[in-house]
Amino acid sequence: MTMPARTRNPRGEGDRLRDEVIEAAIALLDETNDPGALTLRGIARRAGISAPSIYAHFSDLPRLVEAVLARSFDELRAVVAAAIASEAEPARALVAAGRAYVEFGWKHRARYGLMFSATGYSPNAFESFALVEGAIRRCVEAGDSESTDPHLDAWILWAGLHGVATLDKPVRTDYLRLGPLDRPAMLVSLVLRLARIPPQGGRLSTNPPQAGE
Amino acid sequence: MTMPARTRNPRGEGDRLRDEVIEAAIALLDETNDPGALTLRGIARRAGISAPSIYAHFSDLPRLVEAVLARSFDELRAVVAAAIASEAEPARALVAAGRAYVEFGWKHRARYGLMFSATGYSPNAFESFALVEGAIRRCVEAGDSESTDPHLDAWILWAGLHGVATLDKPVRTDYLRLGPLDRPAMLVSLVLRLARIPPQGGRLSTNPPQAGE
DNA sequence: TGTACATCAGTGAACGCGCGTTCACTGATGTAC
DNA sequence: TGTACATCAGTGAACGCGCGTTCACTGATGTAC
Repeated sequence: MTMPARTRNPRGEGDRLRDEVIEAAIALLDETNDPGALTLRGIARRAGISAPSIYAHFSDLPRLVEAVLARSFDELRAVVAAAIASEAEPARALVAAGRAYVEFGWKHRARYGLMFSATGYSPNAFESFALVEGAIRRCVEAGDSESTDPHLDAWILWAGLHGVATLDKPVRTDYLRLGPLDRPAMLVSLVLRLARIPPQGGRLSTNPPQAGE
Repeated sequence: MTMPARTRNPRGEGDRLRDEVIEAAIALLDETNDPGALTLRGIARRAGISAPSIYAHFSDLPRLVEAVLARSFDELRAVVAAAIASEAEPARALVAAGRAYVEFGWKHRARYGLMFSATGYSPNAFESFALVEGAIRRCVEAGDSESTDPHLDAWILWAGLHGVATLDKPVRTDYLRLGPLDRPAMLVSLVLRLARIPPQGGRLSTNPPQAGE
């Protein structure tokens, strides 16, 4: 590092660096898609600071990773919440939530993987699950879903979404008769079936999801 | 290592060590459940040999890991095939396949995670998927499933199974109203819904899955 | 039957590397008098 | 207004470690004559 020493933060705003470090770690993960790239020295390089500077803000690497995951769960909750808010009709909102969820996983592969492979979940890990559960409940209230146990069904659906979200790689096409796997269509079917929203309601199947893949 | 030099393999059977190395790697993964534990030196230690000995059988670490994953996919295919063979009735066979699949994931957490996080899948990675697809087809033929596209539905189900399989950790119970999450029941619901096997058929719901958790 | 030798399944020491972490420091900036 | 000083946001060098990989070797064993 022959860098000419970064322009440092003014007095009293040293905490800015804390955010910069977390953002550097996230950028590193999202760009390399390699969880192994998440090293203290690598994060410091990416943030343009020296490695020891990190210790002013995080007592050690695991704490830094913890902060990265907490922020990531926040981000996930935010995109799911925005998707739900974007649709007035309950069943459409649920599908949008599912789509937002799995798209987060596809887009931030290594980060999403890390979020769910850590030994302990962040305190805010289940906020997006709670949003999905709420979306199912509104479907039941609107008569769109036949679920008799929205909480259990939210768990089942969440597991399914988690599966689709981690199905991130383009699967070898030669195995498929389908041409490239139509993941968006697959996702809609999965959400409707697991949330027990019968197709006869029909409101959703007439509007196919936007193309993907 | 003050080990008194391992009793070595007789002439012409040096390839035995190749298997021992793969088995040591698998044991290491399954016992630590830490993908980071899968190092060349660690595997050598576990196998009771010196690190350079590995190079007689694998040109480098990635090749060794490749061999471990190929063998793991074989194992997965075997347990799924055995589960299917254990049930005569198609719908029961499909549920058994799903159960065998996710139990493999729960039991061999780090290994299963590695199998699906590697940059390229093993050539035999989709053999267990093909078994699931076959099981769905037999359900359709027997009139148990309403699926009109067993191939696509196999993908959807496979994604769901993958999600449940990676839902390996005991989730924080305080969030649940259910007591410990009833994963086996959850699994049965997921399989039946995604494979489009209506509960009215009734043959399955009368025999609850064996207890778990 | 005896013996020289090639083969083969390994070993031990060493290398350079990137890692997390520690330590003593530096130098700009706001504050007290 | 000037100046001494404490504060604070960082830095650079160094540590010990485990890693993947290389290299020259060793010593038991089967084979050729």
